[in-house]
Amino acid sequence: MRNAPTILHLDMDAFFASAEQASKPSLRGKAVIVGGLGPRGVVATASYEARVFGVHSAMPMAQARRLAPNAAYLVPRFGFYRSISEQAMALLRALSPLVEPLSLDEAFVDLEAGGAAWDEASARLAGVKLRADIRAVTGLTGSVGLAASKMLAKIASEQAKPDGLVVIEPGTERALLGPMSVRTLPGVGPATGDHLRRAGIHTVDELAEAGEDELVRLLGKAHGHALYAMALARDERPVVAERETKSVSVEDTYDVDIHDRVRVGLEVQRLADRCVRRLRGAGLSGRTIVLKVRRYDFSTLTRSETLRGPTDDPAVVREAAGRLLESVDTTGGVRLLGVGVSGLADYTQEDLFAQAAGERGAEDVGEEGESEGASREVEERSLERRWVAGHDVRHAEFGHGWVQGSGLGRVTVRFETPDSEPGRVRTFQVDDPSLSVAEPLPLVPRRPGASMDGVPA
DNA sequence: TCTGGGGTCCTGTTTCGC
DNA sequence: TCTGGCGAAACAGGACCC
Repeated sequence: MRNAPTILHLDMDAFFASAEQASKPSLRGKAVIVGGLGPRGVVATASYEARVFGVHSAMPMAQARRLAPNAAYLVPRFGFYRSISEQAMALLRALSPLVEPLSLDEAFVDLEAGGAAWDEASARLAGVKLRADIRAVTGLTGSVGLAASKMLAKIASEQAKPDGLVVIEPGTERALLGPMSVRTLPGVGPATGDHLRRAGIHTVDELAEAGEDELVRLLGKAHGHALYAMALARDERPVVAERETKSVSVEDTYDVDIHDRVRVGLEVQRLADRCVRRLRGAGLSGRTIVLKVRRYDFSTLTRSETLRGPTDDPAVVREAAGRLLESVDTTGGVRLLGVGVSGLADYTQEDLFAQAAGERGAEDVGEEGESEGASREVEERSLERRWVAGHDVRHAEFGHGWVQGSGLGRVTVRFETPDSEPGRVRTFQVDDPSLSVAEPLPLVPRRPGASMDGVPA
């Protein structure tokens, strides 16, 4: 382990919810909950105001609504969050080429590798400046952890939240970690936590006292060794910039369980098509097709089949997924279906069967994006569905706003922008011609002369 | 209370080819 | 020809992460 806290972990605070609050002045200071709005949705992010009510991520939406009935509920806008994320990641890459994104709102940076820091003082300085830059460029706050390893940098940023910076000084790691819950360590979730608790191990100190052999006996080889090292604050994992994709998958949870076997089959075909579209979009093909089925009782099973060579042919993937479905008992109903492809090759090379199947008809998927099934869906979709709650719109007379809700032939819009005062609400007919869908506005007004990628000069 | 969607990694077992 | 052993790959399931 290095002897200076030059590994940085950035964690944007309540990212999705903060982005929505920055975009919609009327939501600032209020409980905002972002997640799936259907009957089986879960919370993706709750604003700090919403956390006061006990709402947290991964909680079922139904429960969140009971706890915080007056919160604003929004569906995630990943495209919008991605654009903000890219601004933040660009700031990180200005510090070092060794940036490892973990998700849209989190990343590790090896400051030493970039020459951005070499000791505690310079690391702290870089962290302070980064937080200021992120605020200036994205309009949002992020928390920074600095330590001599990834694990500790991440624990530090967790302690820094919200809107803070924490440095763990080399030499103090074990004393800091010792009294903490085993659940603090990465890789210890509910199952491992229970397992350890039943063995009388609650804290990191107790984990270290248990000894390596005991942990291996308890948790298996890989997990046992890894956890013992973590308990001693030993973590030599390097920051890795580019990691290649190992699988591509899509899945849907249905609002109500599907019982009709024919319908199950059709859904699997649709998912196979969607999966292939994503696969092709990434310029990949794969050998192993995986079908995932979650039944009415939440029991989950997977079935997989490996082809002789990689494919990105929708007909081949559909066929394989269909075959796999035949080996699954779906009586009782299914709540989720998924199709995935793994064993990826970064070149697209059809195997012979793929070509044969492709020539046998199988109208192609992709290219113009949505094919027949989807366009029928568009026709059937009521006009109200065009106005998705939370999404931006533009009105010829009143300007930029966002959909607060729609129904009964009407749509309610709040007219405000990231740099306006909280705006007022107006209601229109859903087919009002002066109303159109709009792109989200940048959270920070673009200064003339600012560089393209948003990095301040 | 009733549990998303997209991934990664690990483990135990079975299958396959030599 | 049959059998055994072995390692790699395939397969299924589960934990974990954001």
